[in-house]
Amino acid sequence: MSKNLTKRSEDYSKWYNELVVKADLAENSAVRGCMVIKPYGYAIWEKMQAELDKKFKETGHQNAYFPLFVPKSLFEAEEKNAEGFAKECAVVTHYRLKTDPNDASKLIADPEAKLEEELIVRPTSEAIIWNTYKGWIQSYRDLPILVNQWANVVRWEMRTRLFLRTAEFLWQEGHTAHETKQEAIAETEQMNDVYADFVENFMAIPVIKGRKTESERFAGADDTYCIEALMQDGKALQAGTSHFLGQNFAKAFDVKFTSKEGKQDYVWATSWGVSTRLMGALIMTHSDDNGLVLPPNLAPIQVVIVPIYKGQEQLDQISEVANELVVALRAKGISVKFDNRDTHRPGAKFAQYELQGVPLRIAIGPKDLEKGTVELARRDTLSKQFVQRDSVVDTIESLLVEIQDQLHQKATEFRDAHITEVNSYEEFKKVLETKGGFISAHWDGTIATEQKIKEETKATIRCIPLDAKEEKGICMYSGKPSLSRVLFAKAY
RNA sequence: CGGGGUGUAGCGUAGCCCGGUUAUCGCGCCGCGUUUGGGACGCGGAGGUCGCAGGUUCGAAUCCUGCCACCCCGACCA
Repeated sequence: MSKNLTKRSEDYSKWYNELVVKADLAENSAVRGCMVIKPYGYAIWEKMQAELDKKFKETGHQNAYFPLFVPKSLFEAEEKNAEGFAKECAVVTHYRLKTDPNDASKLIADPEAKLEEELIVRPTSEAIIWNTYKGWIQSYRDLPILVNQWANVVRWEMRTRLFLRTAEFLWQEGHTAHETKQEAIAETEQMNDVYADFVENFMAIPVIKGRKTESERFAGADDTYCIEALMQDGKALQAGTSHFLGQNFAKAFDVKFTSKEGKQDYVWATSWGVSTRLMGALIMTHSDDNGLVLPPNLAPIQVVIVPIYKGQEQLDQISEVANELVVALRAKGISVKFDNRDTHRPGAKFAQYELQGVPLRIAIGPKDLEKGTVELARRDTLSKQFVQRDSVVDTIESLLVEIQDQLHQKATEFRDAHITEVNSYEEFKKVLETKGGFISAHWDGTIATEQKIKEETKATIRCIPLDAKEEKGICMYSGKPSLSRVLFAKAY
């Protein structure tokens, strides 16, 4: 990695531009930190959406949609949730503009049109949804409610970072209501597994499933499950979360049901979400200095064909071969683009598709016409081979599977090589500074210790892994007893 | 909000300290021609409120004052 481009997320801008434009309207700071997602980038998001949506349906969920605005009084209802998000809420105070009496070219919020009750632009939808669920639930017969919403949310962060922490982002949020605690916990775990499966197998990003510590938990949750990934620069990224909300929201919004036994009880809740942050994870996991590297499963274009020719006659001959290939590949369900633009030279096209991360590239030139071959190049390894034209479709079909696997394998090897077990705080600090990555260490289970370590090193407990084995030890910081190791890391 | 830095064409920049012709260069863009197996070349061309507002001066991108915006570091966070 010549310039360590993959070591610093800010430097990804080189190819972010292929996917996204950071809103930069100098005079209009109001949209600072929001993003414009370009068609190519959005196509990736759509593929992610489609796959997730399929998994949600398979697990019995349905999509619905709730309002963008949350009346402040509703938002306040669940105290912890409100407190957790209060510092980053956009607030609507007026519903009309009028011409500025002092400057006819300007508009001002009409003081006459001040809202009685301010509206919060949703930072998350628990409040508005639970207020709605109240009207949907009377009996155990109304349960469970298994609903997902695809939406945008706004969190007015002090500091934004493209993809990872934009002021507005796209996501899905699942909100479910259950009769029993056990059922809700099972749902929470199930959805965390759905995320892990999707991120690993579709995005080729290895993740660690775990639970958050009390201080890292979602505001208003009793328990937060998560999947944690490791980026190439050694920092951890929370890729998805699934929350067991207990009866907190049911109590806050007075959502009770009558059980089979005729008793009134509060319902049990979960919520879970993944966002466009996953696209940041994708970039920071697989990219190299030439640009994006997309796993075939979510590449909008899986194969691109670039003709190399002199003159119209040669282009016609090559086009004939290329078009046959297009038909044959599409018949196999492979997405393919024949780039016959005459306005760009082959070298420029090669560079562009590398930047865009297209997994396979076919080049066809006069030499290939003679020999009956095509040149097939892999984006992930940057290797090239000549393939006989009659076997190229089969080769591509198996290569796409192979690339998907190898990307996952490569990322997993990197991740595993960056999980370090330490037994002393000195060792911990040293590894954190020199190597980065996840550090597996004993912790006494107290918020105080966690806080101190965070203050001193900026590392946080990413999760308590679900598969952590029981292992008695002593906390590396306090020396108090510990029952198992947890994973620390510097995180985005 | 604290600490540091930067604003000159779509992007990246020189010039600023030490004021003085028509504001520099590269990429990109447009036209014509030649090219085409890894980001083509030649010639011609378009594109600028030098962040904004004042001030000093015969004269300001350059000096002074105020403001604004953005970037990095901290607190916050998916």
